[in-house]
Amino acid sequence: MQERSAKAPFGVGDLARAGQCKVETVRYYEKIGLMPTPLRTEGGHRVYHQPELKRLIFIRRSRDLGFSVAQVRDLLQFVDEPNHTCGEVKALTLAQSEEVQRKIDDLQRLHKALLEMADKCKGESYSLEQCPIIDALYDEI
Amino acid sequence: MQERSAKAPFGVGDLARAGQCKVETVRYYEKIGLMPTPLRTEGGHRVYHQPELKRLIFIRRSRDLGFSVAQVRDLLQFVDEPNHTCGEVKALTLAQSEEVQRKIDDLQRLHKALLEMADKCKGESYSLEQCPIIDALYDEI
DNA sequence: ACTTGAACCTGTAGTTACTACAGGTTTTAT
DNA sequence: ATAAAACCTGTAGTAACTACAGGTTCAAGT
Repeated sequence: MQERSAKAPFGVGDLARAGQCKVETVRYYEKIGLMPTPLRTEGGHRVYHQPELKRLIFIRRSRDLGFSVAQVRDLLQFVDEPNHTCGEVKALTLAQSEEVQRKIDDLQRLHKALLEMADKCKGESYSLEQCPIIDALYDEI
Repeated sequence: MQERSAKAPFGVGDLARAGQCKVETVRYYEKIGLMPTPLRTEGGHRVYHQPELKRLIFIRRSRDLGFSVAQVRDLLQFVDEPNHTCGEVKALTLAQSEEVQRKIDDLQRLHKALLEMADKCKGESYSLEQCPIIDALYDEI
């Protein structure tokens, strides 16, 4: 572990720890092209610096928030390629935000349905003969 | 297709259609033990009746509500075994609704962030040197 | 009765996004 | 110098299906 200098290079273990993922995940991201192929030590160990960590954190944050790897790839494209206009970036961002809103709507409907089911259930009966949740899922056809 | 009598037995295709899934999915559910091994015709075709359809619909509904197959297995246990309380079922449903709420919260934070980023961007510049969106995505760590 | 086409069968492989080894090498710390 | 930790590659496993391939059976029309 490097403590002294934040700028010192580090290995894949430290990168993974800082990026909140497994070492294997970093290598997987490298294989599918989300992370760059890093420099190596003479012995073949991967060596990373601050920019790669920033990139990994960005990937992880996006993934945690439900973006697919393909979508993360699109977002990273804007970081990687200089020949995009700000307008393109804005359009993609707005498209993403709409998709996120759709997901939110879906989940909210789901949440409502779950709560309504739970609400009907007193939860005390020792018999499942008339459990409203089971009924809702199983009998209401 | 059987139209005349709702009680007549039917094949896996009709079952899948009625359960809103693919034939392969039914066979998959059979393989992993969510659906029972059905009777067969002399030629080996699967034969189903009303109870199996109800079970499949139950499974599909639960899956649509975001329950994992493992959770559906737990729920089906409540259907299959008589010695469970309604409270158990309710607890599982509430746990699921909390998880859905957490996902909603995450996505709402993301949505806000995306809109804020898009808002800062005039979207006209042909240079990405100072695009506020890229800055927010990549540099604000 | 016969034919044809839809529906069915089994089994394997592909999908997404990782995760878990196995079996070996390098680095680091004592 | 040696031992442990970290690393390497490569393959296989996970969830929850989905998509074939290559063959058999069923049902309807003639």
